[in-house]
Amino acid sequence: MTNPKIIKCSQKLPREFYTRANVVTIARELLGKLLVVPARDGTRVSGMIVEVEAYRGPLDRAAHSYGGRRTKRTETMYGVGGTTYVFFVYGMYYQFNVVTNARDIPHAILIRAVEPVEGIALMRKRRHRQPDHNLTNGPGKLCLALDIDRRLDRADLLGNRVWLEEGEKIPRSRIMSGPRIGIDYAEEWVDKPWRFWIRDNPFVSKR
DNA sequence: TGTCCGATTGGT
DNA sequence: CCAATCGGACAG
Repeated sequence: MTNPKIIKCSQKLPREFYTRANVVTIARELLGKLLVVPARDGTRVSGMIVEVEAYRGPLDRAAHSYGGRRTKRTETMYGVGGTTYVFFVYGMYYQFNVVTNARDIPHAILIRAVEPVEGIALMRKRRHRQPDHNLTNGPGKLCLALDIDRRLDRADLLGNRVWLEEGEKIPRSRIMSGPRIGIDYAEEWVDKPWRFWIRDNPFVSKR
């Protein structure tokens, strides 16, 4: 389960990684990165990102920020790249997003699945002893396993509550893409291939 | 204030 | 295939 190829004592990804303009490119590059959310006692709990979706702000009908919509909930999407957008859906689940681009340009990347790397025993406890392959293979599930909720909305990814590290290099040949999930309302944007995942990785969400 | 529905999940 | 479950968005 533990991935030996993950580089330990890695540095946080720099602000410049997140503030670039092309959210689709950044989304693809997030595959293989390590998402770290320390537990209350400071223990490292982390997972390698294996599936993401890019949301392209005002132009993208699937995005909460479509048409420049700016409300109490979506306000954090307008923050500077390298911050978080965490929202609540279906009355029971949270969804974790990485905000990209400059302040006031509401681009975001939904983290759909990670592969458990550190703190797996704690993840099992938080997920009520589900089998390991079911711990973090979906956007709502990974928030439960990593203890992500509204407290982590608007967090700075260069701070100490949640951050990303370099992780593992994924060869281009192992990266797959396809339409995003659960956005049937998005009209002509439904077919945009802005979902990316690592081929054959067992922690990619079911479909 | 009232209604509609969701960037999901787990069980039938 | 469908229910769970509740806050956000928007109409009135």
